[in-house]
Amino acid sequence: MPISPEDIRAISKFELFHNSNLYRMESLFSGAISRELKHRDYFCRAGERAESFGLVMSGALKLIRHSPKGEDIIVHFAVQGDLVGGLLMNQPKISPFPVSAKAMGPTRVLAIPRRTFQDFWRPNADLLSRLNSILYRRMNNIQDDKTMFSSPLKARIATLLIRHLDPAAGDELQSLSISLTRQEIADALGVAVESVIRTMRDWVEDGTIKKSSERGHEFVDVGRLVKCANP
Amino acid sequence: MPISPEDIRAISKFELFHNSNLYRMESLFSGAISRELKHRDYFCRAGERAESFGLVMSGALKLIRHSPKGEDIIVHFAVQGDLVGGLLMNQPKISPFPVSAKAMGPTRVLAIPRRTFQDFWRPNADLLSRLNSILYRRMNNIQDDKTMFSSPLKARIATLLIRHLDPAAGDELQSLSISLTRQEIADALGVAVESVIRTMRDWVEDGTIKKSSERGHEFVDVGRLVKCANP
DNA sequence: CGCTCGGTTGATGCACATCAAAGGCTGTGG
DNA sequence: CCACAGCCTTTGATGTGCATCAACCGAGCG
Repeated sequence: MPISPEDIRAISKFELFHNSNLYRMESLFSGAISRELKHRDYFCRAGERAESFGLVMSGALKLIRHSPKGEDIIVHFAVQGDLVGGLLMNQPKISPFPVSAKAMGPTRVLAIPRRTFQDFWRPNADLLSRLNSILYRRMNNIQDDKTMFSSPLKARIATLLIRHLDPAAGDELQSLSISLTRQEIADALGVAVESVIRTMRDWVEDGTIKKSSERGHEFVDVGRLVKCANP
Repeated sequence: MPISPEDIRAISKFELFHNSNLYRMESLFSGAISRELKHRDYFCRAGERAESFGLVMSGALKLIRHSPKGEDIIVHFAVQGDLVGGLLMNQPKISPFPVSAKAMGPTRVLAIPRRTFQDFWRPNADLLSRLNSILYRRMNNIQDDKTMFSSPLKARIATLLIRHLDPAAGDELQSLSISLTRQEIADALGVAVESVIRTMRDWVEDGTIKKSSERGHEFVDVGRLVKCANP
């Protein structure tokens, strides 16, 4: 299905398009279609030709890289307003997606044709500049990960959680903007699930993490996490 | 010292500026100064205000992130034609460099003022688009690193070496585009020097690596390395 | 000439992986 | 509605790759 005026309004709130002219925005989404994904559906799979890219309208996607020997690792969690494969569109030739994008819970994504990027996004310096900023932040995050590589697992899990705190909340006890399974945390850090479980079990015991009534949802004590992250 | 017409000619060969109009290029470097760095000199230090960014004219820089507890890890090797801190200029405010950039041997870098980026680079969609491409590649590399995180050290060193093969050479026995010390390899992978030494000692013994007469220089057998990288 | 830097080796220990086994929760299809 | 499969979680026992520590060498350099 094609995109609606409400979509446009929602999009104009995203950082990438904030304060953009609405009338010019229409063109940025020409040919776009809205895709409803169910939990564990794929938006795209690594290796497929990248004919279009995605803008996450709601929900979240995990971007997964597959290693030759069957290990999957998560390189990014794409949430509302995030692009998937946006950088790829800039490449001179149609190239394969380097990652698979898998829905975490019900998720809606706008699929925008490569052509539209070439025609309307690429010539738009303002847009590219914002794209750069976002990319820069992602790069920074992943470099942080690399820097923490040799820190103890405890610290690495803590930084991961801190990064995904819900900006809405305020106090010491906050919740995450996306709910992550232990498996996903393990995959994001490239470690074994069991190890993640063991560290987080300790946190539940000492009160750093409190289980919520709502299943799968947890609150974290940010102050304590920060101490774990920078020992 | 200001930049010369020869510089402009050299620059126009870099991927970032290939096929650009020479007359417009002048403006892209207004206010730029050429800096000669000696081995181990810093182009910039993490935490300094980023008033300018760099274009590597010759030699190489290593970009180093410092972890709180004194560990340094190398996030990127910037070689001829690479930008240092280019993305930073795009940010709305002057921000601190997230990395230190240290010369590996004699190196020449053009320092270009932030102002010039804002005035001439930022509005240039074509340039930003190329910037994106480069960034995309860097991102891909670092994601690869992350994917290989849990592979045995042997495989990780092998991929690092393969990535820095000199594109000039052809056959099985190739040399690297920048010569890396064991220490640098260790820092780039976030592992201990001793571990790097032990694996590479084996490679020297079994002939995968041959020492060159020129000190510090080595040739690698690409075929064998590839086997190590994908076991 | 002493200093720093890169390289090297061996001994020891630990953090995390791996393997095995089992229980809960969800969705699906007979 | 129940059975079954798939996924996530959990715990315990066992193994190992790499870090750490300590010591030493050679080369370049001010």
